[in-house]
This record gives sequence, C-alpha cells and structure tokens, in this order.
Amino acid sequence: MDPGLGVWSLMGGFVKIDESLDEAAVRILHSLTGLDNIYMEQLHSYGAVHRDIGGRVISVAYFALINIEDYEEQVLDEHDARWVPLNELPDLIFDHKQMVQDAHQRLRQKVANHPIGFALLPEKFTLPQLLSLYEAIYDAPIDKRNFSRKMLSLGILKKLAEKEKSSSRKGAFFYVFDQEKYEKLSNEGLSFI
Amino acid sequence: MDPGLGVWSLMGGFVKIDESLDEAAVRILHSLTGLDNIYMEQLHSYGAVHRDIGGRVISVAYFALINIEDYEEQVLDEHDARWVPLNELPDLIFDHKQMVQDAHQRLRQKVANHPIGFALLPEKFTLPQLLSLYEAIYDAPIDKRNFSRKMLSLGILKKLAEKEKSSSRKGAFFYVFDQEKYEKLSNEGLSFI
DNA sequence: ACAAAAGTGTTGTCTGTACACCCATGC
DNA sequence: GCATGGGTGTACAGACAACACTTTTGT
Repeated sequence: MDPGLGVWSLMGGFVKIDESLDEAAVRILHSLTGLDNIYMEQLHSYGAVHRDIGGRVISVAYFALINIEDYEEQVLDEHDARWVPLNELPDLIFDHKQMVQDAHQRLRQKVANHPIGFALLPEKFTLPQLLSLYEAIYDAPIDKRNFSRKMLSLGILKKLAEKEKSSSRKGAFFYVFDQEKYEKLSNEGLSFI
Repeated sequence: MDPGLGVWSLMGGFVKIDESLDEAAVRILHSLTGLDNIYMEQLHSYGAVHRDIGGRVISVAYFALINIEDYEEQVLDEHDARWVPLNELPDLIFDHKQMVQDAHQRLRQKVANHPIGFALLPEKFTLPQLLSLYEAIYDAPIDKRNFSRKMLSLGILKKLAEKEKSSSRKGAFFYVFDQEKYEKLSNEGLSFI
C-alpha cells in the first residue's frame, strides 16, 4: 500500500507504549483492513542501520493469513491498499521485498507441519481449492491423487454432503477442517505434505 | 548470567544507534565471551508490555551455536557467566525461560534440515559425539546403526585416519564436515534426521 | 580375560511417487 | 453427445525402524 513515489510498501505502523508487539500487529491489521481474528505470526525483525531513509527504524514484521473470501470489500477501498499475486510482486520500498520472500519461505515450511493453510480458505472448501492453495504456496504442481489421499488419511477433514458447483459441471464436495480431531492428533505431530 | 537477586538471566545488551541488530548480537556475544565467528540466528522478538519490570523493553533474541571445545577458558571467568545443561535450567528472569524453550524448539527444527549441528562440535569429531549431540538436541535416544548409516550416506563427512582414543579403548574415527560437498548438495535440499 | 565402547547388516513395514481412466453434469 | 473438471486405485521404489553380535584394545 501507500504508493509513496510510485513504489509500494507493505502495510505497517508504530508500536504504542502500552501495547505488545502482537497487539500492535493486530491493531494495525485491523485499522487498515477492518479484519479481526486473523492468524498472525511474527516473522522476523529487520534492523539494518540505514534500512529506512527517514531515520533509524527497526521493523518487527508479521504475516497474516487472510481468508480469500474476506478480502474483497473491506480492504481495497479505504486505504488504497491492493492485493498482489506473488508472481506479480512490484518493486517494494526498503527491505520489504526481502520480508515478502522471508514470509513466503516461512509459510512453505510451516504449512508442511501445521494446519495453517486452512486459514486461507473459506470455512467450507473443496479438495481442488485446497490443492491449488498448496500448489500456490509451493509454486509447483502436486499430483491430485496423492494429495487427496494424504489429506484425507489425516482424518482431520469432514466431508459435507453439499457440493461446490460454480467451477465445474460435476461439482466438488465441500469439506470443513475438524479442529477437534486435529487437536487430538497434533501431539504426535503430523505432516501435511 | 548476572544473578541479580538470585535469579539468572540470559546475556544481553542494548542496540546502538549505528549498528544493526545482527551486529549488536555479535558485539554483545563477543564482549561477554571473547568469541568471534560464531553461528548466530535471530530467534524472535519479545514485546509484552510489562515483560521487564524496569520499563518498556523490547528484546530481540538471538541464539548462538558455540563449539563445545571453545567455551571453557574464555567465558566463565570474566562476567560470572555460566553454562547450564538444558535439563538443569534454573529459574530465569522475565520471559527468558520462554526464550530458551523457543530456541530449543527452533534448534530441533533447524537441525533436521540444516547442517548447523556441526557448529557445536570441534572441527574433528567422532560419530558417537555427533550422535550424542543429536540425542541431546532431541532429548531422545537414537539408534546408532541407523544414525551412522544415514549420516554417512549424505556424503558430507570426510573420515580421517586418526582416532579419538580418550573415551574408549577401541577408539573412534574422527570425521570432518565437508563444506564443499554440502554446498553442492544443498540445492536439492537434504534431510539430516 | 574382561570390561567398555565402536562398529557393522538384514529384514519388514511404511511412505512417497508415478501414472490413466471413468464419472457426473450443464450446455 | 461432448466438453469440463472431479474423483478414484495400483504398483514400484526408497526410506525408516527395529533389532544383536563382533571388534578392538587398555587394564
């Protein structure tokens, strides 16, 4: 957002004296998007001396996983913010491109062992949607037969009777993530890909 | 170090205006231990409002991997610092225990995919030493036959003719980490455990 | 000769991967 | 009836886990 001099930046703000880093991240995300209850995770702190030309600034970067259903209306209008596909990333100010790369890498690692990918999807999603999410994160094709066998074998997806019919004639069954089953299993550590 | 009121803390210091976070970490490690060229990695930034009773302090935590040969002489004397085995960790000030737990967990993840474990060993080390290092990091026994087969199959260890004879009658062969071979292989991503 | 740690192989099980066809439906 | 995307099964290979005995040598 904030296309200062034709160059974009990630959204950000300053930490207040009476709020934690995590609280600041939540507040800033909310103030610029209206979104609440979003999965956020601290990424890294960037502290090169001259990284910000305006003075000495240390940035504690967070990334958020935002449900693809939620973004349209709320974000775009108010703060000339924009969503950008990773493969169309424009030049970014300061070290913000590094931040994006770091976040992408972290997401790839994380998504292999934690069910955070589901936060990026609507509550009801189809296997093809989940597949293409993983393909986007890994920027690589994944065999759909192996993928669905593996996902279903984890036993943390509940199949619904309902089908999503907008993107195909046949329609794809909806699934929901089963938080309870996941929590029972997560102690033994399970692998998502 | 710094047993203020009978409670220990991790070592730390303040970032200067003309140094990066990474430089500060290196400087502080050096000033308190005399050590240089140590593998360090930023862990996490801790920013709860009241985490430090002395005022609002945000701590950017780093962890270092220090060769077990190097520590004896330099550290202990000068700053009443002490090394503590993880399973004998005393109470620590503020959120420092959390930091140690976070670092331990990060190390377990990291060591599975990156050859950073070798930084903790002397340049020449034996397979039993490497094994017990991994057992310490994972706090779990590892089968030595499977372990040595896997490590050797990576092809990044050079066996020396020399043996380490102080800890057994038979003696164990020394190995060295082969940085070059590792770099050739690392693009494909290899798994250490 | 014995104690103490180093070293070494095999087998079964599981997991990952490659691969191709039929199904259901709207038009 | 055909075009489109959804759904399913099998076979092979490689990785992993379990497991016990022999070797070396200092005392």
